[in-house]
Amino acid sequence: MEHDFYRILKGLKLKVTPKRIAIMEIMAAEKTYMSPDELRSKLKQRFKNIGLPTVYRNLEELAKEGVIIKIIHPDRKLYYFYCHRKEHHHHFVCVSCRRVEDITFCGMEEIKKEVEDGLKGHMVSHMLQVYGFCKNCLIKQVVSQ
Amino acid sequence: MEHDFYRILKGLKLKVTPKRIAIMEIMAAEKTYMSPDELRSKLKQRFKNIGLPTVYRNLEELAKEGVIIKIIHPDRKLYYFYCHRKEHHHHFVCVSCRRVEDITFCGMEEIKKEVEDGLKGHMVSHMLQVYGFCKNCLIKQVVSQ
DNA sequence: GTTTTAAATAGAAACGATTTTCATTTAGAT
DNA sequence: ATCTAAATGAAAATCGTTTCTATTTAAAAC
Repeated sequence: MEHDFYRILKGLKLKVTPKRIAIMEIMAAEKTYMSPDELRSKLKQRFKNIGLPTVYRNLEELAKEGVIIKIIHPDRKLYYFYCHRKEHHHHFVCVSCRRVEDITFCGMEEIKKEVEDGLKGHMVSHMLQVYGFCKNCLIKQVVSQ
Repeated sequence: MEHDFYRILKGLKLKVTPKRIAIMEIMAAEKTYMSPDELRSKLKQRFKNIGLPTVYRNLEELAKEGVIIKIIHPDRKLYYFYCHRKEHHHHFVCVSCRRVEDITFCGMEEIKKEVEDGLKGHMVSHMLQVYGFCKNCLIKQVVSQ
């Protein structure tokens, strides 16, 4: 696992620093999205002086390369999560526990068709975010009633 | 038209102030999304002391009621545009001129099915944003080459 | 039409997430 | 072991947005 991260950083021509490795480790192990500040709290256990700009810079670099995904939450803050899959897909975000799960289907072919045939425009990208309750949180809701 | 706005505000139990009417007029006439600050610039032509908090408050109130749509742009700033249609639909945003056009189709039924049957979760909402070049901007691109 | 009162507003100040600056440290090439 | 460009921490700056408070105004009550 450590070697994967090493290889990824080499591939991106980024220096292999202990902090970069730690950031990737923590992100990859976490199933929910994280704010830069939450990530820093976790990093502080290993590096007590780690600065927030370092966290922001690294998350942004990794996001630019698609190693992690940046999401812009309705609260307008940034969140990130590690992206294990490389194919095009979207995400389901649990509004309760913030767990992120993959969605395979995305009807973008039809929408692209509507944009290009109907509106005579050209679609270059899209962003889809699906919110709800995941399996675990549904169970908890039933139990707590 | 003025009477439509009057009726809408009455329906929302908001006081009918000249600034509210002006905000709705300007937003409804504009085919592109606008930042609060851009809207204030336009309002200043009529009300030279209008404050930015007033613009933010009014946009937020109207957005809460669905009269205008709030979008969270990838730049993390807020933008708004007037929503002429009331049925569920999504928007195509031209990345060049920022014109907003409606998209009728949205494959959410399939995605909802995937979330509920596949992930055993419960979907409560979604957000879809489609980016590209509109018809006019495609023409300009061709012309300028 | 006048009075009343609750909502709307302007202006100034506060807020807070993110970014920049700059001096210091460190990875990795020579 | 030395060198150089990249990475980092700390502090400060930035800037879109929100809060606070005193004043004004729409419109309900009289």
